[in-house]
Amino acid sequence: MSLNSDLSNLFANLAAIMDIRGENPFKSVSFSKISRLLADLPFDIKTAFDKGELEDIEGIGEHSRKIITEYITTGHSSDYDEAITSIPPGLLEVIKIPGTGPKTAALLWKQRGITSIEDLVKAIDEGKLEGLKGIGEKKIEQIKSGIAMRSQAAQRMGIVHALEIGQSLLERLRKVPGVKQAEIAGSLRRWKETVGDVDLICCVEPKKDPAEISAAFVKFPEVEKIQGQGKTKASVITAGGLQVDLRMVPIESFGAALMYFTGSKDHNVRLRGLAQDKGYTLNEWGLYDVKVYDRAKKKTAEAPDVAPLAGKSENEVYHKLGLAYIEPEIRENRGEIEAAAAKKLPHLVTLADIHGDLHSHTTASDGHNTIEEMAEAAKALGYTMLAITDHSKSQAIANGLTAARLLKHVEQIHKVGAKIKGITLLAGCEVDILIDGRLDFEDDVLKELDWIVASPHVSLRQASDVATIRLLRAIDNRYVNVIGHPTGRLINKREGLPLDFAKIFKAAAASGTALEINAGYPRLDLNDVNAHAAIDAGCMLSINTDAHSTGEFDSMILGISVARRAWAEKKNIINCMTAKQLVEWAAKKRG
DNA sequence: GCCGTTTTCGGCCCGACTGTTTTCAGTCG
Repeated sequence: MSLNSDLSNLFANLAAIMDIRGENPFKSVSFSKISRLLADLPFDIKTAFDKGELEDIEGIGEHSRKIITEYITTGHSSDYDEAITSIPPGLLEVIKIPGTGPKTAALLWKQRGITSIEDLVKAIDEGKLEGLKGIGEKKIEQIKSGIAMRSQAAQRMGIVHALEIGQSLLERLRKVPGVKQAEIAGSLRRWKETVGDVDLICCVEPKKDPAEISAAFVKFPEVEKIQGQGKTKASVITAGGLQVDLRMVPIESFGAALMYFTGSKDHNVRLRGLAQDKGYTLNEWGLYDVKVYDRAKKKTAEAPDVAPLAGKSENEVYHKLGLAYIEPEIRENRGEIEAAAAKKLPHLVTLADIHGDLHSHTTASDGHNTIEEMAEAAKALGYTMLAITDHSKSQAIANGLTAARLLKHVEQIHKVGAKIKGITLLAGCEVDILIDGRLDFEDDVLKELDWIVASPHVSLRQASDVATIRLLRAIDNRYVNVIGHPTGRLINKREGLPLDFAKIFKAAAASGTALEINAGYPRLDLNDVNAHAAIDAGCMLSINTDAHSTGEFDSMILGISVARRAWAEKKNIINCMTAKQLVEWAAKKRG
């Protein structure tokens, strides 16, 4: 899928170049949208091109279609080649400096001949920025610290770490006198796998001055640097380099502000357009009748002095717009607004729907707890089933089991299962999918097991066609119930196998093989977009923690969040079956 | 540049904060 990301980058750069050149901003917005669209596309853009379906993709118009077509057929784009030579390419890095945008970059270039970050550093050192219109002492300081912070901010933070920081700040915020209600918003509330910053929102008791809350917030011990601090907003950088934004609103605006700050951007833009169509206007203060709103007195950082149609709760705002309430996880403008209007939103799966974990390890291979300990811990979580799936022999580094050890282990699992009441233990194995798609054990061993997860662990840089055939072979095996972490990707570390997902999904759906959403961070594999496409293709999914200790069962919530972002309902997830149903489901494939 | 059941032209979401300014441009979310 690197073609998608190559093109996504190309359009992002085109947009940035247009901004620097000062062209019509709506044009660059269009290209930015296409860039995001391509990054999240659940299929290879070349597939759409081959089928002549580029025209069906909303947001991609005639000009962009030409660019994409040329890039696919020739490997380059003449529009892009022309654009990139029209500005010094180093400016694309300059605009990534926080606080420095396209206008400033253009000014630096045209007035001082600065074409790269190195030039900029040198110019600052030599005092060459003096006398530039709009660039004062403070702005220069801002640029300097922006350059220093740039590398830290370059990588988005993983959800696990961000949640930790966000929750600790939230708890602290809730204890500040005058704070009536506080919530996490932003991409963290939408449970995106990585976040660029953390957004907090709170409403303030009527008599309290929000500036006092903001002043308390910037003094929290986690705060290393204050970016900005106003009457309704404060922005800080924590010790780990994570940006945290706080927004304060009166209670009447809490829902509208929570909505606005939760995003996503594309979701908000759609909502505001919808409001417009109805003669309303929507902002973080509330939903207003546009005629009333235009007459209102408005001061920066204060609610308008007219009553909103809605604003206290998100529910209220959605309903007033003619929509059902939309869960934060699916607010991505991927069809949820249309579904909400038609009252056809999915009933998203919840943690309470999960009856068991179907991929876990014990001390028999590389886990830290015994069969008994894992079973008791699963039972304590309210699970009624657990699959024990230790590694197969190729995973020598993980103390993988030989066939003989495995068969003894199976016996042991059954023995423990008979002893512990209230939970069904499935004796299984996480079998390696070898590089050519053969499995690490022959069928005569596999047939002795209750449950088989087959996973790729090595050779994760194969070409797409080779990798796809490899997984298709595993799916084809009658004993394989689940394909574990299908791509092998690691967030921020490893891309994973470039599979032809359409083929994989088709085969998995037809054969009755579930695909895993591995809930362990940094796997979260399948990701939200691919899991969504899998459901559309009729696949069953399995959400598993791959726990190597009893504590790791807790990461199920992360897997649930991926499934929810993928629009998954109970009926799409095999972990929501009872143990009896699950065994029958597996038996069907064995035939 | 993209889009369209009022439209093939004319609109495109909306506001806070900062810095450098006396009324606003730039950046960000």
